[in-house]
Amino acid sequence: MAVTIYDIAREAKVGIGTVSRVFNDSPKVTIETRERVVRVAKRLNYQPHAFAQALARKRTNTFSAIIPFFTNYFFIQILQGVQESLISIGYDLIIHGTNSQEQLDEYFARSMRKGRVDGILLFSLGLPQRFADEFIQKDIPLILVDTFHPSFDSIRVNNVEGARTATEYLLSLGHSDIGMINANISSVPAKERLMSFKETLQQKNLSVRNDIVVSSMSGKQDGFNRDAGYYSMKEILSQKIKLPSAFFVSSDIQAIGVMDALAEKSIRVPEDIAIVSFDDIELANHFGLTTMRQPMFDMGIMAIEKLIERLKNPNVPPTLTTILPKLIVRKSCGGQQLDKPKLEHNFPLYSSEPQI
Amino acid sequence: MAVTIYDIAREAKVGIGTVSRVFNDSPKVTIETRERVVRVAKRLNYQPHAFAQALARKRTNTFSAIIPFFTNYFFIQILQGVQESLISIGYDLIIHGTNSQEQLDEYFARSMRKGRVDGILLFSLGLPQRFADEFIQKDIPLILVDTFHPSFDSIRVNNVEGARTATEYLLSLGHSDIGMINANISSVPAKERLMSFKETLQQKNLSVRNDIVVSSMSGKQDGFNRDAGYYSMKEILSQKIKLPSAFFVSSDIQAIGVMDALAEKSIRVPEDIAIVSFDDIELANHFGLTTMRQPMFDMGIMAIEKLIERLKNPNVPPTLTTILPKLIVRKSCGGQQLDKPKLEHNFPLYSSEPQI
DNA sequence: TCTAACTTTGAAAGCCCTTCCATAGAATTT
DNA sequence: AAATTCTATGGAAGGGCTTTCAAAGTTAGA
Repeated sequence: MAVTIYDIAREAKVGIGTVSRVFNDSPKVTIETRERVVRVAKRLNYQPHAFAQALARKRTNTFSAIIPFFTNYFFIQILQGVQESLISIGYDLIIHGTNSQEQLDEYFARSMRKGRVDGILLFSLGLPQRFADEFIQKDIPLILVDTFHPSFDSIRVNNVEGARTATEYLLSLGHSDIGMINANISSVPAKERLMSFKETLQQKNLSVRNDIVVSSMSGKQDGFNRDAGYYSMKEILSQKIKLPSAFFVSSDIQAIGVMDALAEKSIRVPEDIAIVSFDDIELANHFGLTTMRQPMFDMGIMAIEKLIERLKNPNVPPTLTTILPKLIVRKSCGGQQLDKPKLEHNFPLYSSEPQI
Repeated sequence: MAVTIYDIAREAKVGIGTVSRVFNDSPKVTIETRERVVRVAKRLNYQPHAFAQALARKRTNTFSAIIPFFTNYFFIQILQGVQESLISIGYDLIIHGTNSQEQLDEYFARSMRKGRVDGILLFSLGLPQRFADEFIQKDIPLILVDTFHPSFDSIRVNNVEGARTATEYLLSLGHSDIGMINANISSVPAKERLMSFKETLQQKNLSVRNDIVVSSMSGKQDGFNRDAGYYSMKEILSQKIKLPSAFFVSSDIQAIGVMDALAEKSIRVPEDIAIVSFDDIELANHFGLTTMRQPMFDMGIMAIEKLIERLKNPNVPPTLTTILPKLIVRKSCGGQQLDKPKLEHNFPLYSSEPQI
């Protein structure tokens, strides 16, 4: 059987309380006792039992993250930030990648189980009200990343500003006939980006051509993937309509699909068609995509900061942190290509303030 | 305070043992008692405390996976398989993505903490003997994926056969001057692929030109990434040497970098240079890469199967499962492009047998 | 009808910690 | 030297569950 504090107490001729105090760095232990205990513990190769600690402390040192897995790259990069913060504070992360609604329900249920995790990160997925109620009632800290609910802390990208910036950049290059390849509008970011795109055009008194503004329809996934972009573009190309001179695409990975479809018809980017997309995943650089950068790594760090903060102060009102995406100019619009330092993690403007 | 089995026992006028039995589907409860307990539990919105259960059952229902995060795509796809199996058996997965040796040590220590997890998956990382000893001594099930140690179950790809198949395919297309862009040879797969590549050439009495066989040198990472491929190729291009007619590249993601470097010099693939790589990540299809497919999703499924098996039978000798990678012909060698059904998960040949 | 053999049940013990409380002993004050 | 305060310590209680054990109740057999 495994060695417990009782074994150590016996061997070191002290009480179990003292052993526990030694391992919890309590100041109330003399240096001799402490050393004796430590020596015995080392000899017996003692390690505290994680779950017994969790039970006694009422704290698990574990968070969970609920993520739509299929939209890989964006989340992976956020998770890097999350991991980086967690390792330093000694927390573990349970990852729940969902591919369907049933899985989502299952994962919510698991994370809400009493004593399973100390807090939850929810990525990009809408939070159904019944779950929101349960989280509030059970008093489990929940941080929303790239999604929103008035009762919880959230970290969001300003999609409206981002889409406007992207669209205005295309306008500034002289394009006036602009299409959009969007993800599934059941997703909140997709809806916002589309809305803002249209609004920006209308403000300039440009009409929105519905034949070149398409949202992905594929039922199950959210449309933020390469194939959604590829097939949306193929769809447009198959109709014999006049192509616009530029497209705003709702994510980099879709833009890659779009470019593949264009390449099949020997349509060149940026010579024939300019493209701006969204995210700035690692591949965007390789593809020379001009895109709206979301600071994924930093969003991961911030999410954990917020969670820790919430753990300490459960009763402050929920906060909303908005991140302003930043235009990264590369060659997919033919604009000048700026120098891009490698591996930069500089923050964009952002503000964190209580909601009203 | 949260509701416990004591509350339910009191309300339902039964003992705590009975409540526990109801939730553990013990047959020794009359239908009336069972229903009464269930009704009360529902009314009080009872949920069992995960850690208390774990403590009493001596089972956590949690696994951990230790992964080199920086080589994204390959692992993400394995993890999809892992997740898929886990959800059905009610296990959670703690993911430990390592970026450095210190992190690795820390994660090993955490996973080995008594009672933290029921089993561990180690991906692609060498297992230092001191940790191996500790795993054995502590008797924690450990499954190695894409790596090897004689004392543990492992699931491996046959890199030697894979590299031979790739090389022979190039030879069969008439190439006789072939280079290799390899990852860091501190990684086992890289070492094996290189060795087999050289051997295959030598068996055909072809000489190995050391000026066009390069392994990534970047210290920290393992070289299975886009930049490693890109810079290795740039390095070759910067020397004024005769380019070969084909390259074997040790991973798809490196091949993408290689192609970028070639494109900068207007060298066409496959017209000027043919490329075969390794992995068949999702992007390989988009890039038309001819590559050696490793069935990542299935490897994830198999890893969990093995772990469950090991949990049931701790004392059977360690097994070694070898997977034969499969040549997927696309256009990067100019060979005919086969039809590729979408989303196929068909198994390659593989054999699972006790080691000697 | 009485005994034997089951079945169902309540409650204690155990899982391994943390924390609180009481006590013994040391240190300080008067 | 006596009284007071402090400090270090042992050990019980508690965290919420599972499991074992013994007792109570039920059914069947003779």
